[in-house]
Amino acid sequence: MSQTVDRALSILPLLARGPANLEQVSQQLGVHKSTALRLLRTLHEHGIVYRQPDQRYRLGARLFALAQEAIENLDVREIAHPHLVRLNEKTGHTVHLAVYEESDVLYLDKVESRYPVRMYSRIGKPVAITVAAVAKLLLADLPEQERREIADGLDYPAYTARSTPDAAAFLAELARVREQGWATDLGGHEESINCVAAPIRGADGRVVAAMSVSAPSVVVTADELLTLLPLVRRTADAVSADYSGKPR
Amino acid sequence: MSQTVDRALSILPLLARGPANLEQVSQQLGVHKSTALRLLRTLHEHGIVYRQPDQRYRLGARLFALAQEAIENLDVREIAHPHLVRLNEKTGHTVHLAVYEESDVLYLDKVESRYPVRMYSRIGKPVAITVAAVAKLLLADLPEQERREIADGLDYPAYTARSTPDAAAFLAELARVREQGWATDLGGHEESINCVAAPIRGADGRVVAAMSVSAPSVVVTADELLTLLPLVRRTADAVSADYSGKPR
DNA sequence: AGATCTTGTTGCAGGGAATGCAACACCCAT
DNA sequence: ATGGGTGTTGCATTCCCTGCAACAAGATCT
Repeated sequence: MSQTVDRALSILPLLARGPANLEQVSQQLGVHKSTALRLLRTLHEHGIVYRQPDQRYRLGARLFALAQEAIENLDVREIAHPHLVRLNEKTGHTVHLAVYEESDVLYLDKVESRYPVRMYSRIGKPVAITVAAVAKLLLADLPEQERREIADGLDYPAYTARSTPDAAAFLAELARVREQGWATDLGGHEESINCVAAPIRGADGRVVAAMSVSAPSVVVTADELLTLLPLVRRTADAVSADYSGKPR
Repeated sequence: MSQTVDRALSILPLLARGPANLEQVSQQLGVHKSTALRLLRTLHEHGIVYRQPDQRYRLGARLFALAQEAIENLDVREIAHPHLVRLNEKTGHTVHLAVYEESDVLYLDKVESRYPVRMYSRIGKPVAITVAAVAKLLLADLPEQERREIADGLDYPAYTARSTPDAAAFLAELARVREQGWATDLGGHEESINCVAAPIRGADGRVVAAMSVSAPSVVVTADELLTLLPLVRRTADAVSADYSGKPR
Protein backbone atom coordinates (compact mmCIF):
# COMPACT_ATOMS: atom_id res chain seq x y z
CA MET A 1 0.00 0.00 0.00
CA SER A 2 2.87 2.36 0.72
CA GLN A 3 5.66 1.88 -1.76
CA THR A 4 8.45 3.29 0.33
CA VAL A 5 7.62 1.31 3.42
CA ASP A 6 7.01 -1.75 1.31
CA ARG A 7 10.49 -1.53 -0.11
CA ALA A 8 12.07 -0.85 3.24
CA LEU A 9 10.40 -3.87 4.78
CA SER A 10 11.43 -6.05 1.89
CA ILE A 11 14.99 -5.46 2.96
CA LEU A 12 14.48 -7.26 6.24
CA PRO A 13 14.00 -10.85 5.06
CA LEU A 14 16.87 -10.24 2.71
CA LEU A 15 19.18 -9.32 5.55
CA ALA A 16 17.86 -12.07 7.77
CA ARG A 17 19.56 -14.56 5.50
CA GLY A 18 22.89 -12.91 6.18
CA PRO A 19 24.78 -9.62 5.86
CA ALA A 20 24.69 -7.77 2.54
CA ASN A 21 26.27 -4.65 1.13
CA LEU A 22 24.56 -1.69 -0.48
CA GLU A 23 24.80 -2.92 -4.03
CA GLN A 24 23.38 -6.34 -3.24
CA VAL A 25 20.47 -4.76 -1.43
CA SER A 26 19.72 -2.30 -4.22
CA GLN A 27 19.88 -5.02 -6.85
CA GLN A 28 17.63 -7.42 -5.01
CA LEU A 29 15.15 -4.63 -4.39
CA GLY A 30 15.35 -3.47 -7.96
CA VAL A 31 15.99 0.16 -7.06
CA HIS A 32 18.82 2.62 -7.46
CA LYS A 33 21.68 2.47 -5.01
CA SER A 34 20.87 5.88 -3.63
CA THR A 35 17.32 4.81 -2.89
CA ALA A 36 18.47 1.69 -1.12
CA LEU A 37 20.98 3.75 0.83
CA ARG A 38 18.30 6.07 2.14
CA LEU A 39 16.05 3.21 3.12
CA LEU A 40 18.90 1.50 4.92
CA ARG A 41 19.77 4.74 6.68
CA THR A 42 16.27 5.07 7.99
CA LEU A 43 16.27 1.50 9.16
CA HIS A 44 19.63 2.13 10.75
CA GLU A 45 18.43 5.16 12.67
CA HIS A 46 15.77 3.00 14.23
CA GLY A 47 18.30 0.35 15.15
CA ILE A 48 16.51 -2.19 12.98
CA VAL A 49 19.59 -2.55 10.84
CA TYR A 50 23.20 -2.58 11.96
CA ARG A 51 26.21 -1.62 10.00
CA GLN A 52 29.09 -3.99 10.48
CA PRO A 53 32.69 -2.85 10.63
CA ASP A 54 33.07 -4.10 7.06
CA GLN A 55 30.23 -1.75 6.03
CA ARG A 56 27.84 -4.53 5.27
CA TYR A 57 24.39 -4.37 6.75
CA ARG A 58 22.63 -6.91 8.91
CA LEU A 59 19.60 -6.92 11.17
CA GLY A 60 20.19 -4.97 14.31
CA ALA A 61 19.83 -5.31 18.04
CA ARG A 62 16.66 -3.32 18.40
CA LEU A 63 14.83 -5.73 16.18
CA PHE A 64 15.61 -8.55 18.57
CA ALA A 65 14.74 -6.40 21.53
CA LEU A 66 11.42 -5.44 19.94
CA ALA A 67 10.51 -9.01 19.15
CA GLN A 68 11.47 -9.93 22.69
CA GLU A 69 9.48 -7.20 24.36
CA ALA A 70 6.44 -7.94 22.26
CA ILE A 71 6.56 -11.65 22.94
CA GLU A 72 6.83 -11.03 26.65
CA ASN A 73 3.79 -8.82 26.70
CA LEU A 74 1.46 -11.28 25.06
CA ASP A 75 -1.43 -12.00 27.34
CA VAL A 76 -1.54 -15.76 26.82
CA ARG A 77 2.14 -16.09 27.43
CA GLU A 78 2.03 -14.12 30.63
CA ILE A 79 -0.91 -16.07 31.96
CA ALA A 80 0.35 -19.46 30.88
CA HIS A 81 3.94 -19.10 32.04
CA PRO A 82 3.58 -20.07 35.71
CA HIS A 83 1.52 -23.09 34.64
CA LEU A 84 4.25 -24.15 32.23
CA VAL A 85 6.82 -23.91 34.97
CA ARG A 86 4.75 -26.01 37.32
CA LEU A 87 4.16 -28.62 34.63
CA ASN A 88 7.89 -28.76 34.02
CA GLU A 89 8.53 -29.20 37.70
CA LYS A 90 6.08 -32.05 37.90
CA THR A 91 7.19 -33.91 34.79
CA GLY A 92 10.80 -32.83 34.35
CA HIS A 93 10.29 -32.59 30.60
CA THR A 94 10.42 -29.73 28.13
CA VAL A 95 7.20 -27.72 28.00
CA HIS A 96 6.20 -25.55 25.05
CA LEU A 97 3.56 -22.92 24.41
CA ALA A 98 2.61 -22.13 20.81
CA VAL A 99 0.14 -19.96 18.89
CA TYR A 100 -1.12 -19.82 15.33
CA GLU A 101 -0.94 -16.63 13.34
CA GLU A 102 -1.44 -16.10 9.62
CA SER A 103 -0.30 -19.49 8.41
CA ASP A 104 2.54 -19.76 10.89
CA VAL A 105 2.66 -21.67 14.13
CA LEU A 106 5.31 -20.43 16.48
CA TYR A 107 6.66 -21.11 19.90
CA LEU A 108 5.88 -18.37 22.39
CA ASP A 109 7.43 -19.88 25.44
CA LYS A 110 9.46 -22.83 26.58
CA VAL A 111 10.64 -24.34 29.82
CA GLU A 112 13.57 -26.64 29.30
CA SER A 113 13.79 -30.23 30.35
CA ARG A 114 15.64 -31.05 33.53
CA TYR A 115 17.14 -34.07 31.86
CA PRO A 116 20.48 -33.64 30.15
CA VAL A 117 19.11 -34.73 26.76
CA ARG A 118 17.34 -31.77 25.24
CA MET A 119 15.36 -31.23 22.12
CA TYR A 120 16.17 -28.37 19.85
CA SER A 121 13.68 -25.56 19.52
CA ARG A 122 13.66 -21.86 19.97
CA ILE A 123 11.12 -19.31 21.03
CA GLY A 124 9.93 -17.36 18.01
CA LYS A 125 10.91 -20.07 15.63
CA PRO A 126 8.25 -21.36 13.28
CA VAL A 127 7.11 -24.84 14.20
CA ALA A 128 7.24 -27.85 11.87
CA ILE A 129 3.60 -27.29 11.10
CA THR A 130 2.72 -30.61 9.52
CA VAL A 131 3.88 -32.79 12.38
CA ALA A 132 4.04 -30.85 15.66
CA ALA A 133 1.35 -31.75 18.16
CA VAL A 134 0.67 -28.11 19.00
CA ALA A 135 0.31 -27.21 15.32
CA LYS A 136 -2.28 -29.92 14.85
CA LEU A 137 -4.37 -28.52 17.69
CA LEU A 138 -4.17 -24.96 16.47
CA LEU A 139 -5.05 -25.81 12.88
CA ALA A 140 -7.74 -28.30 13.84
CA ASP A 141 -9.74 -25.49 15.37
CA LEU A 142 -9.98 -23.46 12.16
CA PRO A 143 -13.09 -23.58 9.96
CA GLU A 144 -13.04 -26.54 7.61
CA GLN A 145 -12.51 -24.55 4.44
CA GLU A 146 -9.56 -22.70 5.88
CA ARG A 147 -8.05 -25.94 7.12
CA ARG A 148 -8.33 -27.41 3.68
CA GLU A 149 -6.79 -24.40 1.98
CA ILE A 150 -3.88 -24.39 4.37
CA ALA A 151 -3.35 -28.13 4.13
CA ASP A 152 -3.25 -27.90 0.34
CA GLY A 153 -0.76 -25.08 0.42
CA LEU A 154 1.74 -26.80 2.71
CA ASP A 155 4.85 -28.79 2.01
CA TYR A 156 5.09 -32.15 3.71
CA PRO A 157 8.77 -32.77 4.40
CA ALA A 158 9.55 -36.35 5.38
CA TYR A 159 11.51 -35.58 8.53
CA THR A 160 11.13 -39.22 9.55
CA ALA A 161 9.22 -42.29 8.40
CA ARG A 162 6.37 -41.21 10.65
CA SER A 163 6.01 -37.69 9.33
CA THR A 164 2.65 -36.68 7.91
CA PRO A 165 3.01 -37.62 4.23
CA ASP A 166 0.45 -35.42 2.46
CA ALA A 167 -2.54 -33.09 2.73
CA ALA A 168 -5.10 -35.90 2.91
CA ALA A 169 -3.36 -37.55 5.84
CA PHE A 170 -2.93 -34.20 7.51
CA LEU A 171 -6.61 -33.29 7.21
CA ALA A 172 -7.58 -36.70 8.55
CA GLU A 173 -5.25 -36.20 11.49
CA LEU A 174 -6.70 -32.72 12.11
CA ALA A 175 -10.21 -34.15 12.13
CA ARG A 176 -9.20 -36.75 14.68
CA VAL A 177 -7.44 -34.17 16.83
CA ARG A 178 -10.43 -31.86 16.67
CA GLU A 179 -12.65 -34.72 17.80
CA GLN A 180 -10.54 -35.90 20.71
CA GLY A 181 -9.36 -32.53 21.98
CA TRP A 182 -5.69 -33.40 22.26
CA ALA A 183 -2.83 -34.30 19.98
CA THR A 184 0.45 -36.16 19.82
CA ASP A 185 3.55 -36.22 17.73
CA LEU A 186 5.22 -39.60 17.99
CA GLY A 187 8.55 -39.34 16.25
CA GLY A 188 7.14 -37.34 13.36
CA HIS A 189 9.70 -34.58 13.57
CA GLU A 190 12.69 -36.29 15.08
CA GLU A 191 12.79 -40.04 15.26
CA SER A 192 13.34 -40.25 18.99
CA ILE A 193 11.19 -37.40 20.23
CA ASN A 194 7.57 -37.66 21.32
CA CYS A 195 5.09 -34.98 22.37
CA VAL A 196 1.64 -34.76 23.87
CA ALA A 197 -0.29 -31.51 23.59
CA ALA A 198 -3.55 -29.93 24.74
CA PRO A 199 -5.41 -26.80 23.62
CA ILE A 200 -5.92 -23.56 25.51
CA ARG A 201 -9.28 -21.97 24.77
CA GLY A 202 -10.65 -18.45 25.12
CA ALA A 203 -14.01 -17.55 26.64
CA ASP A 204 -15.73 -18.27 23.32
CA GLY A 205 -14.29 -21.77 23.08
CA ARG A 206 -11.91 -20.98 20.24
CA VAL A 207 -8.40 -22.36 20.56
CA VAL A 208 -6.02 -19.47 21.24
CA ALA A 209 -2.88 -21.44 22.03
CA ALA A 210 -1.60 -24.92 22.65
CA MET A 211 0.87 -26.40 25.08
CA SER A 212 2.88 -29.58 24.92
CA VAL A 213 5.23 -31.80 26.85
CA SER A 214 8.09 -33.28 24.84
CA ALA A 215 10.61 -35.93 25.72
CA PRO A 216 13.13 -38.10 23.90
CA SER A 217 12.34 -41.81 23.94
CA VAL A 218 15.66 -42.52 25.65
CA VAL A 219 14.19 -40.87 28.74
CA VAL A 220 10.60 -42.09 28.62
CA THR A 221 8.82 -44.31 26.13
CA ALA A 222 5.89 -42.98 24.16
CA ASP A 223 3.51 -44.97 26.32
CA GLU A 224 4.92 -43.50 29.48
CA LEU A 225 4.64 -40.04 28.02
CA LEU A 226 0.99 -40.69 27.18
CA THR A 227 0.25 -41.31 30.82
CA LEU A 228 0.97 -37.61 31.32
CA LEU A 229 -1.90 -36.68 29.02
CA PRO A 230 -4.47 -36.08 31.76
CA LEU A 231 -2.04 -33.81 33.57
CA VAL A 232 -1.29 -31.83 30.41
CA ARG A 233 -4.99 -31.45 29.68
CA ARG A 234 -5.75 -30.34 33.21
CA THR A 235 -2.98 -27.76 33.01
CA ALA A 236 -4.22 -26.46 29.67
CA ASP A 237 -7.74 -26.20 31.08
CA ALA A 238 -6.40 -24.27 34.05
CA VAL A 239 -4.72 -21.82 31.70
CA SER A 240 -7.95 -21.54 29.69
CA ALA A 241 -9.83 -20.71 32.86
CA ASP A 242 -7.30 -18.07 33.86
CA TYR A 243 -7.29 -16.67 30.37
CA SER A 244 -11.02 -16.34 29.85
CA GLY A 245 -11.63 -15.30 33.43
CA LYS A 246 -9.73 -12.05 33.20
CA PRO A 247 -8.49 -11.34 29.69
CA ARG A 248 -6.92 -8.03 30.69
CA MET B 1 15.80 10.28 6.26
CA SER B 2 12.67 8.84 4.70
CA GLN B 3 9.60 10.25 6.35
CA THR B 4 7.22 7.45 5.48
CA VAL B 5 9.50 4.67 6.58
CA ASP B 6 10.44 6.66 9.65
CA ARG B 7 6.82 6.88 10.68
CA ALA B 8 6.16 3.25 9.93
CA LEU B 9 9.08 2.14 12.06
CA SER B 10 8.03 4.41 14.89
CA ILE B 11 4.93 2.28 15.17
CA LEU B 12 6.92 -0.78 16.17
CA PRO B 13 8.17 0.25 19.62
CA LEU B 14 4.72 1.58 20.24
CA LEU B 15 3.15 -1.79 19.56
CA ALA B 16 5.88 -3.63 21.41
CA ARG B 17 4.48 -2.21 24.62
CA GLY B 18 1.14 -3.80 23.91
CA PRO B 19 -1.71 -3.91 21.39
CA ALA B 20 -3.20 -0.64 20.17
CA ASN B 21 -6.03 0.37 17.89
CA LEU B 22 -5.91 2.65 14.89
CA GLU B 23 -6.74 5.84 16.71
CA GLN B 24 -4.14 5.33 19.41
CA VAL B 25 -1.50 4.68 16.80
CA SER B 26 -2.43 7.71 14.72
CA GLN B 27 -2.45 9.95 17.79
CA GLN B 28 0.89 8.78 19.10
CA LEU B 29 2.40 9.19 15.67
CA GLY B 30 0.80 12.58 15.23
CA VAL B 31 -0.67 11.77 11.82
CA HIS B 32 -4.12 11.43 10.36
CA LYS B 33 -5.97 8.17 10.90
CA SER B 34 -5.94 7.38 7.22
CA THR B 35 -2.18 7.73 7.11
CA ALA B 36 -1.71 5.46 10.08
CA LEU B 37 -4.08 2.98 8.50
CA ARG B 38 -2.03 2.75 5.35
CA LEU B 39 1.20 2.36 7.24
CA LEU B 40 -0.29 -0.37 9.36
CA ARG B 41 -1.63 -2.10 6.27
CA THR B 42 1.79 -2.18 4.75
CA LEU B 43 3.31 -3.53 7.93
CA HIS B 44 0.53 -6.06 8.03
CA GLU B 45 1.17 -7.28 4.50
CA HIS B 46 4.72 -8.03 5.54
CA GLY B 47 3.58 -9.90 8.60
CA ILE B 48 5.38 -7.44 10.84
CA VAL B 49 2.12 -6.46 12.42
CA TYR B 50 -0.80 -8.68 13.28
CA ARG B 51 -4.41 -7.76 13.54
CA GLN B 52 -6.08 -9.31 16.53
CA PRO B 53 -9.67 -10.55 16.47
CA ASP B 54 -10.62 -7.38 18.35
CA GLN B 55 -9.14 -5.33 15.49
CA ARG B 56 -6.29 -4.03 17.55
CA TYR B 57 -2.80 -4.29 16.18
CA ARG B 58 0.22 -5.92 17.71
CA LEU B 59 3.61 -7.08 16.50
CA GLY B 60 3.37 -10.12 14.30
CA ALA B 61 4.88 -13.52 13.94
CA ARG B 62 7.19 -12.70 11.08
CA LEU B 63 9.00 -10.18 13.21
CA PHE B 64 9.94 -12.88 15.69
CA ALA B 65 10.84 -15.24 12.92
CA LEU B 66 13.04 -12.59 11.30
CA ALA B 67 14.83 -11.78 14.51
CA GLN B 68 15.31 -15.47 15.10
CA GLU B 69 16.65 -16.23 11.67
CA ALA B 70 19.04 -13.33 11.82
CA ILE B 71 20.38 -14.24 15.22
CA GLU B 72 20.99 -17.80 14.11
CA ASN B 73 22.99 -16.71 11.11
CA LEU B 74 25.45 -14.57 13.01
CA ASP B 75 28.96 -15.79 12.44
CA VAL B 76 30.18 -15.51 16.01
CA ARG B 77 27.20 -17.32 17.32
CA GLU B 78 27.57 -20.18 14.92
CA ILE B 79 31.25 -20.58 15.66
CA ALA B 80 30.95 -20.19 19.38
CA HIS B 81 27.95 -22.44 19.93
CA PRO B 82 29.70 -25.82 20.13
CA HIS B 83 32.24 -24.33 22.52
CA LEU B 84 29.45 -23.03 24.73
CA VAL B 85 27.85 -26.44 24.82
CA ARG B 86 31.11 -28.10 25.80
CA LEU B 87 31.71 -25.52 28.52
CA ASN B 88 28.25 -26.19 29.84
CA GLU B 89 28.92 -29.91 29.86
CA LYS B 90 32.13 -29.45 31.79
CA THR B 91 30.83 -27.00 34.37
CA GLY B 92 27.11 -27.73 34.50
CA HIS B 93 26.37 -24.01 34.73
CA THR B 94 24.56 -21.56 32.50
CA VAL B 95 26.74 -20.25 29.68
CA HIS B 96 26.03 -17.00 27.82
CA LEU B 97 27.32 -15.37 24.67
CA ALA B 98 26.85 -11.61 24.24
CA VAL B 99 27.76 -8.86 21.79
CA TYR B 100 27.80 -5.08 21.88
CA GLU B 101 25.98 -3.05 19.29
CA GLU B 102 25.16 0.63 19.25
CA SER B 103 24.91 1.18 22.98
CA ASP B 104 23.19 -2.11 23.65
CA VAL B 105 24.67 -5.32 24.92
CA LEU B 106 22.57 -8.35 24.15
CA TYR B 107 22.60 -12.05 24.62
CA LEU B 108 23.11 -13.97 21.41
CA ASP B 109 23.15 -17.46 22.80
CA LYS B 110 22.65 -19.37 25.98
CA VAL B 111 23.06 -22.89 27.21
CA GLU B 112 21.05 -23.53 30.33
CA SER B 113 22.38 -24.81 33.61
CA ARG B 114 21.95 -28.46 34.41
CA TYR B 115 21.12 -27.54 37.96
CA PRO B 116 17.48 -27.02 38.82
CA VAL B 117 18.08 -23.45 39.98
CA ARG B 118 18.21 -21.25 36.93
CA MET B 119 18.87 -17.63 36.35
CA TYR B 120 16.49 -15.60 34.27
CA SER B 121 17.69 -14.29 30.93
CA ARG B 122 16.60 -14.48 27.36
CA ILE B 123 18.34 -14.47 24.05
CA GLY B 124 17.84 -11.13 22.35
CA LYS B 125 17.15 -9.38 25.59
CA PRO B 126 19.30 -6.37 26.40
CA VAL B 127 21.74 -7.06 29.22
CA ALA B 128 21.96 -5.11 32.47
CA ILE B 129 24.80 -3.13 30.98
CA THR B 130 26.24 -1.54 34.11
CA VAL B 131 26.78 -4.76 36.02
CA ALA B 132 26.95 -7.78 33.73
CA ALA B 133 30.40 -9.29 33.35
CA VAL B 134 30.04 -9.63 29.59
CA ALA B 135 28.97 -6.01 29.24
CA LYS B 136 32.07 -4.86 31.10
CA LEU B 137 34.31 -6.75 28.70
CA LEU B 138 32.56 -5.45 25.61
CA LEU B 139 32.59 -1.85 26.75
CA ALA B 140 36.11 -1.99 28.13
CA ASP B 141 37.42 -2.60 24.63
CA LEU B 142 36.00 0.63 23.20
CA PRO B 143 38.18 3.72 22.77
CA GLU B 144 38.44 5.74 25.95
CA GLN B 145 36.37 8.65 24.75
CA GLU B 146 33.52 6.44 23.65
CA ARG B 147 33.63 4.57 26.93
CA ARG B 148 33.35 7.82 28.81
CA GLU B 149 30.46 9.09 26.72
CA ILE B 150 28.56 5.88 27.17
CA ALA B 151 29.27 5.70 30.87
CA ASP B 152 27.98 9.24 31.32
CA GLY B 153 24.83 8.50 29.39
CA LEU B 154 23.84 5.43 31.37
CA ASP B 155 21.52 4.92 34.28
CA TYR B 156 22.93 3.03 37.23
CA PRO B 157 20.05 1.13 38.76
CA ALA B 158 20.84 -0.27 42.22
CA TYR B 159 19.75 -3.84 41.56
CA THR B 160 21.61 -4.89 44.69
CA ALA B 161 24.01 -3.37 47.21
CA ARG B 162 26.87 -4.46 44.99
CA SER B 163 25.60 -2.88 41.77
CA THR B 164 27.86 -0.37 40.06
CA PRO B 165 26.77 2.92 41.68
CA ASP B 166 27.80 5.56 39.13
CA ALA B 167 29.76 6.45 36.00
CA ALA B 168 33.05 6.96 37.88
CA ALA B 169 32.93 3.51 39.47
CA PHE B 170 31.91 2.00 36.16
CA LEU B 171 34.82 3.57 34.27
CA ALA B 172 37.23 2.42 36.95
CA GLU B 173 35.85 -1.08 36.67
CA LEU B 174 36.14 -0.98 32.88
CA ALA B 175 39.78 0.07 33.18
CA ARG B 176 40.51 -2.81 35.52
CA VAL B 177 38.70 -5.25 33.26
CA ARG B 178 40.55 -3.99 30.21
CA GLU B 179 43.80 -4.48 32.06
CA GLN B 180 43.20 -7.98 33.32
CA GLY B 181 41.38 -9.36 30.28
CA TRP B 182 38.46 -10.90 32.13
CA ALA B 183 35.52 -9.75 34.20
CA THR B 184 33.17 -10.81 36.96
CA ASP B 185 29.80 -9.88 38.28
CA LEU B 186 29.52 -10.88 41.91
CA GLY B 187 25.92 -10.34 42.92
CA GLY B 188 25.67 -7.03 41.12
CA HIS B 189 22.51 -7.92 39.22
CA GLU B 190 20.86 -10.43 41.47
CA GLU B 191 22.07 -10.87 45.02
CA SER B 192 22.77 -14.55 44.76
CA ILE B 193 24.11 -14.85 41.23
CA ASN B 194 27.76 -14.68 40.24
CA CYS B 195 29.39 -14.68 36.81
CA VAL B 196 32.84 -14.93 35.32
CA ALA B 197 33.40 -13.83 31.75
CA ALA B 198 36.11 -13.74 29.09
CA PRO B 199 36.41 -11.88 25.79
CA ILE B 200 36.33 -13.29 22.27
CA ARG B 201 38.60 -11.39 19.90
CA GLY B 202 38.74 -11.03 16.14
CA ALA B 203 41.89 -11.29 14.05
CA ASP B 204 42.71 -7.63 14.76
CA GLY B 205 42.51 -8.11 18.51
CA ARG B 206 39.28 -6.18 18.94
CA VAL B 207 36.71 -7.75 21.23
CA VAL B 208 33.79 -8.98 19.12
CA ALA B 209 31.88 -10.89 21.75
CA ALA B 210 32.08 -12.12 25.32
CA MET B 211 31.10 -15.31 27.03
CA SER B 212 30.31 -16.02 30.64
CA VAL B 213 29.51 -18.75 33.11
CA SER B 214 26.86 -17.91 35.69
CA ALA B 215 25.75 -19.73 38.77
CA PRO B 216 23.69 -18.99 41.85
CA SER B 217 25.65 -19.00 45.09
CA VAL B 218 23.43 -21.74 46.49
CA VAL B 219 25.10 -24.05 43.98
CA VAL B 220 28.70 -22.82 44.10
CA THR B 221 30.29 -20.02 46.06
CA ALA B 222 31.86 -17.10 44.27
CA ASP B 223 35.31 -18.46 45.10
CA GLU B 224 34.50 -21.83 43.60
CA LEU B 225 33.16 -20.16 40.50
CA LEU B 226 36.38 -18.19 40.16
CA THR B 227 38.34 -21.41 39.93
CA LEU B 228 36.62 -21.90 36.58
CA LEU B 229 38.16 -18.71 35.23
CA PRO B 230 41.09 -20.41 33.46
CA LEU B 231 38.70 -22.78 31.74
CA VAL B 232 36.43 -19.95 30.63
CA ARG B 233 39.38 -18.00 29.29
CA ARG B 234 40.74 -21.00 27.43
CA THR B 235 37.35 -21.58 25.87
CA ALA B 236 37.02 -17.95 24.82
CA ASP B 237 40.50 -18.10 23.31
CA ALA B 238 39.54 -21.21 21.40
CA VAL B 239 36.52 -19.41 19.97
CA SER B 240 38.72 -16.44 19.09
CA ALA B 241 41.06 -18.73 17.22
CA ASP B 242 38.21 -20.36 15.32
CA TYR B 243 36.70 -17.00 14.59
CA SER B 244 39.75 -15.23 13.25
CA GLY B 245 41.04 -18.32 11.49
CA LYS B 246 38.20 -18.58 9.02
CA PRO B 247 35.76 -15.74 9.36
CA ARG B 248 33.55 -17.00 6.55
C1' DA C 1 -36.34 0.94 17.20
C1' DG C 2 -34.19 4.95 16.33
C1' DA C 3 -30.65 8.19 17.38
C1' DT C 4 -26.09 9.18 18.38
C1' DC C 5 -21.39 8.27 19.15
C1' DT C 6 -17.22 5.82 18.10
C1' DT C 7 -14.07 3.68 15.11
C1' DG C 8 -12.53 2.08 10.74
C1' DT C 9 -12.43 2.78 5.60
C1' DT C 10 -12.35 4.97 0.90
C1' DG C 11 -11.78 8.76 -3.07
C1' DC C 12 -9.67 12.60 -4.21
C1' DA C 13 -6.78 16.75 -5.23
C1' DG C 14 -2.69 19.22 -4.01
C1' DG C 15 1.91 19.42 -2.65
C1' DG C 16 5.73 17.58 -0.53
C1' DA C 17 8.76 13.82 -0.43
C1' DA C 18 11.01 9.97 -2.67
C1' DT C 19 13.32 8.70 -6.85
C1' DG C 20 17.05 8.06 -10.23
C1' DC C 21 20.62 10.38 -12.44
C1' DA C 22 25.17 11.94 -12.60
C1' DA C 23 29.10 13.61 -10.47
C1' DC C 24 32.02 13.02 -6.70
C1' DA C 25 34.77 10.84 -2.86
C1' DC C 26 37.17 7.10 -1.19
C1' DC C 27 39.72 2.80 -0.82
C1' DC C 28 42.26 -0.85 -2.52
C1' DA C 29 44.57 -3.10 -5.97
C1' DT C 30 47.52 -3.29 -9.92
C1' DA D 1 49.74 7.07 -11.12
C1' DT D 2 45.81 4.79 -12.72
C1' DG D 3 41.87 2.22 -12.78
C1' DG D 4 37.92 -0.44 -10.87
C1' DG D 5 34.81 -1.03 -7.19
C1' DT D 6 31.86 0.86 -3.73
C1' DG D 7 29.53 4.32 -0.99
C1' DT D 8 27.79 9.18 -0.83
C1' DT D 9 25.68 13.74 -2.11
C1' DG D 10 22.91 17.56 -4.84
C1' DC D 11 19.35 18.27 -7.62
C1' DA D 12 15.27 18.47 -10.83
C1' DT D 13 11.30 15.86 -11.88
C1' DT D 14 7.61 13.30 -11.03
C1' DC D 15 4.99 10.36 -8.49
C1' DC D 16 3.40 8.86 -4.28
C1' DC D 17 1.95 10.13 0.19
C1' DT D 18 -0.84 13.10 2.90
C1' DG D 19 -4.91 15.08 5.11
C1' DC D 20 -9.52 16.16 4.37
C1' DA D 21 -14.19 14.98 4.26
C1' DA D 22 -17.74 11.88 3.38
C1' DC D 23 -19.13 7.31 4.14
C1' DA D 24 -19.77 2.63 6.44
C1' DA D 25 -20.34 -0.25 10.32
C1' DG D 26 -20.89 -1.30 15.01
C1' DA D 27 -21.74 -0.19 19.69
C1' DT D 28 -24.33 2.29 23.25
C1' DC D 29 -27.96 4.83 24.93
C1' DT D 30 -32.89 6.68 25.21
